[in-house]
Amino acid sequence: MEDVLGNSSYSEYTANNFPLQSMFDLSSSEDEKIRSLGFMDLLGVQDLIGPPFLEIMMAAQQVPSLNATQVSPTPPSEKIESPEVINQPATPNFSSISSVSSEALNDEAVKVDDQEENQQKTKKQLKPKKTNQKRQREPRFAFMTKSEVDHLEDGYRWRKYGQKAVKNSSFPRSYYRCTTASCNVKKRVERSFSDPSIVVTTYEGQHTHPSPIMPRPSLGLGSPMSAAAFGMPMQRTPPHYYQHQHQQPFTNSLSPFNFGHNIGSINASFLHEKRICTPGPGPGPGPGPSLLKDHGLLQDILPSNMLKEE
DNA sequence: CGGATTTGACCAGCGC
DNA sequence: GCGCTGGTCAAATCCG
Repeated sequence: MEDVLGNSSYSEYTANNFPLQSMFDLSSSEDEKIRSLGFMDLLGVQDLIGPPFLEIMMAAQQVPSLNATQVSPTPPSEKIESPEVINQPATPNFSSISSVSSEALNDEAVKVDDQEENQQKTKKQLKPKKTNQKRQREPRFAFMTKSEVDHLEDGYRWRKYGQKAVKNSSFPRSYYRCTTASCNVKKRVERSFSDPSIVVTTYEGQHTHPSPIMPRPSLGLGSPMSAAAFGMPMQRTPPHYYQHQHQQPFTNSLSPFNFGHNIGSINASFLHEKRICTPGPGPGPGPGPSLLKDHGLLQDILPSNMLKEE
């Protein structure tokens, strides 16, 4: 199933084909909105009054056609439109991508009840589980980060609740759950089999609360909270933390939002990246899934256009 | 002592 | 139906 991490194409991408710091799959309509708002503006706003940006992203995924396994590929023209991204190694030691898997598209309300109910049941009794339908899945948001640190700090507090060996990978996958009560967000962290320096983090669900960890002003960069609210790993922690953890300097584990010091370029690069991975306007009739090999989890992680590019 | 982590067991989904 | 695999639970253990 998720044998993609052992797939050679995966390593090729991470090693050779990722000029990007991060990428986001968004529907084109959201793309337009965000572009007009300005990404940091949007984040700043949502930090204060709005839902987590992740929620916005997820909302963008409430499009039936945007299935992770069926997402329509980005037209080549879109990629050609932003060549500067390809030639823009903003953070040479870091590469991260992200995309959304919309496995649970239209049943937000249902799934919450379901899960809570399920959890309550399973706590009392392991036996009685739902059998009338597939397990509800939150939208997933996965990205890769080149980092020595397995568990990237993202502003939220996580409790590890499991670890499993993964098929075709010598590295175990760790399962984390947000420690905040009533917050169902989970995340999986695993290392790439083919490139151990790459950490694949998959978020599932949306935070129902602001980040419990306040950003450090000294780190500047506009609103690290924003990335936190995003539920994305970020490098809030000063380098000594990583040294303490016997890790390499933090330059090796930058987050998708820690773009550097030039906020102006943050917007630009983010938008460019986003455009690169935008699956294109609507459910284009494109080649679709038929041309896509089964990349399993990689399809959650890699934009389909990149998968196709090989 | 309370919270976090570890780890073996259990369960569900899926392919054959 | 069976086996494999991913995901989760929960008791035991660790740690501050």
